[in-house]
Amino acid sequence: MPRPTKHAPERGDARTRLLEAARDVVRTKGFAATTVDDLCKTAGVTKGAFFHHFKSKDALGVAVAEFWTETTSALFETAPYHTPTDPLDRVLAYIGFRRAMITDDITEFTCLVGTLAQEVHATAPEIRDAAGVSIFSHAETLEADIAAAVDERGIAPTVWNPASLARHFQATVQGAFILAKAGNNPDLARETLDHLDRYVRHLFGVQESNISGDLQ
Amino acid sequence: MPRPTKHAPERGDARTRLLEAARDVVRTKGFAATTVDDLCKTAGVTKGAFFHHFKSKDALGVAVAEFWTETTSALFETAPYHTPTDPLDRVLAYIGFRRAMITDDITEFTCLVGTLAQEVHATAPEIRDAAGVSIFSHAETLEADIAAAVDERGIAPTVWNPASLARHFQATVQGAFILAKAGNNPDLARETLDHLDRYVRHLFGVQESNISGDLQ
DNA sequence: GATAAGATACCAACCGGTTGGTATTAACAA
DNA sequence: TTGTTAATACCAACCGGTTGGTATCTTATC
Repeated sequence: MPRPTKHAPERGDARTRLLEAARDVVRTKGFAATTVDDLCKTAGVTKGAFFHHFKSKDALGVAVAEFWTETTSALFETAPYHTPTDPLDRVLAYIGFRRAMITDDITEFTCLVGTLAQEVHATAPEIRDAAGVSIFSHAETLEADIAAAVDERGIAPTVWNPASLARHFQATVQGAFILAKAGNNPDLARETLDHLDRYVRHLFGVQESNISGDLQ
Repeated sequence: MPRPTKHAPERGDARTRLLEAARDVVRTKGFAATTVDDLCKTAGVTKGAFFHHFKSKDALGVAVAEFWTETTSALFETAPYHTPTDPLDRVLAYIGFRRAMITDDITEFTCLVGTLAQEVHATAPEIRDAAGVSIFSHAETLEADIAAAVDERGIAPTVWNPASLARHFQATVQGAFILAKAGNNPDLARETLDHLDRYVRHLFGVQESNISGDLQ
């Protein structure tokens, strides 16, 4: 076990602490309104540490988007929605999982990279692209289950395809977050996920059901 | 006819010019990254004029959200999607209208108040609420057509209702914008509106169709 | 002792906002 | 018609605090 120093925040974790601070503060205030001093104060480090690990504020923006990609992909990989043997059940369980993640605290369940993409799409292409990778690589993890469900159910989608539907999932989730923020009410996010659930059941020709009982 | 002064920007329109500047610049850079000087330069007025018309930058934020509400409601009121006599056709034509508004320039077709709501939801409640009014009052204009379509088609929605579906429309549109920004590609927005079209046709039990031909 | 990690002190530019003033217009009285 | 008053609209210069970023130094680790 590494011998801790006398200082409360241990040496070597300043970068991670700054990324966690950025994740939380940016989701609350947005990227532009978040100052470097904000992040240093939240992380409990000084400016010298910040610019030692990130060459600029924009570089931190890219890094925190990549950090988000790593942490969320780990979260979704180990999430229980993968357990059903029926691929369509996994797809529906994904929606249930996203729905179950919605809590009372809006900043807690909303998406960092969605916020980033919207804010910097025209001014910081590197941050925007890092956010784009996060969203679209996550969408790709859904494609396999959707494609398997298409195969297993023997349906033949014409105008849509698994990749398109996976992206539509992400759009719906992002839109759900915006309505929750605009109305300051998480129920608005749940409501739109219920419509998504209904749409998917239609595409695969299964009965509607009250989804609030079988989350995950 | 009022005699124009010697100055190029005529007297009395500074407020409108500032609101138009805010609409354009905020959609590009976001609210926090937009400086008062930015707006003054774009509008061709001085800071004195700015603070004569708006008591603070936040007050401008509220005013530009209200300005957006006024201009967009005027746009949608006179839009051609109201012409079909069948209410469901009007609902589908609304989606087609939204789809037809998507151009190559992302900042041009995306939604100011969606951007505002996401950025300031936790830090500027007054701006957030003004953005919320804009989104939800627009959703309400859809409710009548959706309800009329429900009546006319004799369907009996149980878990969803016209108000909920109208909000889902807005969530889907907002989500479409975020994906277009994240992927820097307007096609991503069109794609998700096609899924919405398909969902609505399902809810009302009508055949799918290639919607790209009958926009508006 | 070399290198990475972090602290301290500092800076020039920029930010939202204020100040004190001027130009224009409308209302009204003489 | 002219003069007065008041209110609105706008301008140029300025202010103090904040911003992202840097230079320099100290400390820990291999």
